[in-house]
Amino acid sequence: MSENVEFLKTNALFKNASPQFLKDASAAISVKRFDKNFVFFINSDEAQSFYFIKQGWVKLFRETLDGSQAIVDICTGGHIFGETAIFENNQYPYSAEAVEPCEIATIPLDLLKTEIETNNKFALDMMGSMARYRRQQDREIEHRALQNAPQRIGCFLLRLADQTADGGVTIQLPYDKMLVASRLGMQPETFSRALNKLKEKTGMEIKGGTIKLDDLEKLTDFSCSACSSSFPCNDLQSCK
Amino acid sequence: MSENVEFLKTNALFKNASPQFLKDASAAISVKRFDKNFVFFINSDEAQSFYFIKQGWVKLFRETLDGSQAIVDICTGGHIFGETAIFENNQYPYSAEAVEPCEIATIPLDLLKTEIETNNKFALDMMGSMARYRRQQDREIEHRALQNAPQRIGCFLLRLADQTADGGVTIQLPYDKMLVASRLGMQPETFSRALNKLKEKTGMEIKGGTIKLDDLEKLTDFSCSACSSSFPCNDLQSCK
DNA sequence: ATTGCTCCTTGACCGATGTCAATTGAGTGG
DNA sequence: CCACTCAATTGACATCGGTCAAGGAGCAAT
Repeated sequence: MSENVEFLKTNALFKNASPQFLKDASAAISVKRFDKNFVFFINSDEAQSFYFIKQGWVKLFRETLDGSQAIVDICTGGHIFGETAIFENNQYPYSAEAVEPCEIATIPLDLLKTEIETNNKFALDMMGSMARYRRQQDREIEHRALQNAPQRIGCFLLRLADQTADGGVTIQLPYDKMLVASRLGMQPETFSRALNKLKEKTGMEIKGGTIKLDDLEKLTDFSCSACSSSFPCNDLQSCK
Repeated sequence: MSENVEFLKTNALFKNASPQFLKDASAAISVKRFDKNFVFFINSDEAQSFYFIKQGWVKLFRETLDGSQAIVDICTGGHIFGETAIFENNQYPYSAEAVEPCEIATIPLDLLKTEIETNNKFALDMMGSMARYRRQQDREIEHRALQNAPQRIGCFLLRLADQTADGGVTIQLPYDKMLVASRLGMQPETFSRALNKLKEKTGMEIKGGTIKLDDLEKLTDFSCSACSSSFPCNDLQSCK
């Protein structure tokens, strides 16, 4: 039995994957649906597989001794997670949990490891992917140091906004406000208040998870002054 | 004329460097002393070279439109910087400045690029290095979200502490307190006050940049409770 | 010793965010 | 339709960290 693995190509990382890798993956891959709150693995688990998201959202996080949770990333369709265990003595460096029902492909890490070791083009792509992630993390640190809560939310929204429309823009939050809050490193209460402040400043309309704004520039003026990249930011990727 | 490039081997990244790379590097490398405050390059400069630190400290940072500065990293002997430009369309993703007199080797980026593309072992080491950096960044984000100022300082000190001694420990700050503060994402005033609080809590003795502590455990108890890794942290690297 | 410099510390104050508690609102299952 | 649950909001308050301003400490040059 073998699965069609064409969907892997939706992630640029796999554009130079070798026929052998695709063949092996096709034989070894398992594609399944998972319920909300399903835990794929927890921090420091022994790693056998990495995961490719076909559908849905997955949160990556770590927990401290005293019970708090830090979000590492929140990923969706086309992204992979758990692959970094290759470089971490085969232990996952974070925990992973479905935040809504999702469809996930499970792939043996060994295949990825072999591909990296034998296919130089693939290795280069992998490095590119890691570099992109690094840029993202660097900016994340910068934002948390220099932007206040409303600005961070503004920046987050800008990444979601469809820039094609130069008139009004409609932004749809991809998941719970609670989750957006922790993604941005703030409490839900702070998020709620900060979003209100942002509304005052930019005249946006908020209804549930849907946000309408007629002048995108008001938002960039407000958020991007405390950032070292100028809008439009050239790296809109999440996860890898 | 050719330089001895053996010193590169002090960075694990170069342990599998090809003879050809070392030979080319030897011919193309330039080793020089730079004064404090020398600027190697600024964010988004066109990149020709990467840099290897033989001696001294270098800060990597980015600046926002409104003039604030975010420290990306602070590196010292054995570390390289500027190499990520390879993956950033040949533009440096941050600025770099000497924070004290240093001795730096300048090496053409092309050599590194060629080596990555042709020497698979080297590529793997490079990925390992990038992964290590990623882990560090992830934890940095976590710390800024979950630890308060005194805890962050404590964690920083623990990384500097020589664990061999199980009796008293002496820790020497590697550079100015002002710089430590910005490295930890806080104001100098906050740093000063937070260090005092840490002193109260753990009974450490502070004289200038030298800190003495007879019981390391007091420090770990205080700092590591708000962290997801347990002491001793397994990744004490800065930069790469 | 004096001057001037920079780093560092301290105090007073304020704004931003976290915390705790109460309330509202939306969605679900009976 | 009602009860239940959980997300989201709001208010009151505490805490933390940032800001501004004023010393003090260390150090180099004179």
